[in-house]
Amino acid sequence: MLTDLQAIYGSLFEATLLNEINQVGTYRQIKAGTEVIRPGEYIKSIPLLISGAIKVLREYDDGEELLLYYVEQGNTCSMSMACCTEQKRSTIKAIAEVDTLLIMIPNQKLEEWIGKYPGWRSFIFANYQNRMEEVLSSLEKVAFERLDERLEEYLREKGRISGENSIHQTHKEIADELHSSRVVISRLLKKLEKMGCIELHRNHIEIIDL
Amino acid sequence: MLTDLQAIYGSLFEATLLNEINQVGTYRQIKAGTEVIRPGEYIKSIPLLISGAIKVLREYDDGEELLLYYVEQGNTCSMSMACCTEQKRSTIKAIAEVDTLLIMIPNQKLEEWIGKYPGWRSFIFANYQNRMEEVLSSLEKVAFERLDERLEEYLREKGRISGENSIHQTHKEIADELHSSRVVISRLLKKLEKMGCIELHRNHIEIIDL
DNA sequence: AAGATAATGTAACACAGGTTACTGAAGCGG
DNA sequence: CCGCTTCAGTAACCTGTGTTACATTATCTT
Repeated sequence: MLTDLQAIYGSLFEATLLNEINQVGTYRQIKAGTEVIRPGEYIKSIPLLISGAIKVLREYDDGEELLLYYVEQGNTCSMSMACCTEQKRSTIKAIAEVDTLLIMIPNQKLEEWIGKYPGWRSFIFANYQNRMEEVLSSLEKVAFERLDERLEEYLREKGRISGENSIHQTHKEIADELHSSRVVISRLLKKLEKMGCIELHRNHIEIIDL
Repeated sequence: MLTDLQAIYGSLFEATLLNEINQVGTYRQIKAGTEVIRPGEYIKSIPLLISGAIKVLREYDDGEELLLYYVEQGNTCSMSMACCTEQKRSTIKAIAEVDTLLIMIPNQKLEEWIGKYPGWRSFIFANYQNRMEEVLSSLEKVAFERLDERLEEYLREKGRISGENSIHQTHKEIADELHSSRVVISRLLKKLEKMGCIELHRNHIEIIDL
């Protein structure tokens, strides 16, 4: 475990910090599809990703949702951090997109290390910055791009993160994450299929040339 | 000046920090409409707002723009912070919405104080969190709300920030910030006027009952 | 294998909002 | 005062996307 940690965070963190993480952190192996954070929960620790990916989305009263960003290897979830430091309830939902290995760092260490380790400090800040950029980029996509473009990007991103050319999602699930409706997504997917970019099957989509 | 500082930041910051701020910070008085940050610039200091308000928006190659959030009294601009700590070029434009008084804090102090003053640390984190929430809220508005609702909120917000019931903007300017077109905004404003919510004049809009 | 259920395909329609084009009105400079 | 520029009003039209409704197909149950 420590070797994994070193491989990914070795260049960012001080050696003593790596040791501390290894001691106080809790390793967790998470199966694809598992909910990691539910909206309304208090968060008492933040995750450092070793491998895999976690998708972060917002959910609304009416069952609507919207995909915000993915947290991948070498990153942590800024929304969790924010909730941690502010002692607030989570406003987001986090789900493992693929099988994921991570280390949970308890709340008080997060704060303690900021004063203690410059490497940790930079990491935390850089992460905030990255998340902000990603949310801004989501904002731009929703504001400027048409649904067919967003759908294409969505498919590419899913493919990249899962590391395969096959996307195991129903049209309804895609529609929800893009905040659209099933019929519309089916329509656009069909168009992509006719253009030879993808192949449609029940419960999965093959990426041919996107 | 120190009294202003104390009034606004006294409850957040340590007394010694307040003194340091007063010594190393540069006070700047900014006229409404002045550009504070231009996209592409390097940022070497962050602003602490004493009074007034600064609007932060993104600009794109094609001249398009999108309003992100306002920074008001007792806050700082997270995008600046992010740019500071990462030594990156600014990706945003910041314009004084009204006459504004602020203190610029140089880059290296920002970092130094994070290790030194817990009050500063909390402030910086809380600010990040707030900005993130605001960008998320913008995202939700763009994704879920119709333009007429967004326009109403825009007018209310402008009124609140300027402290008057009169908004001195052309329909074109409003359209740009909401990322829409002049004709559409004129149409919707007319609708609001007919409903008795506002009064339209050349170059300004009176809020009657919003 | 029959029936149930969930996923997908497709057509017809509704509507918000963007576009184009033209008009008139307000304000400014000479 | 005249002409120019900017701002605002309005109509006609187009397109992307959401909605409703129904048909079809794949998969699972029993």
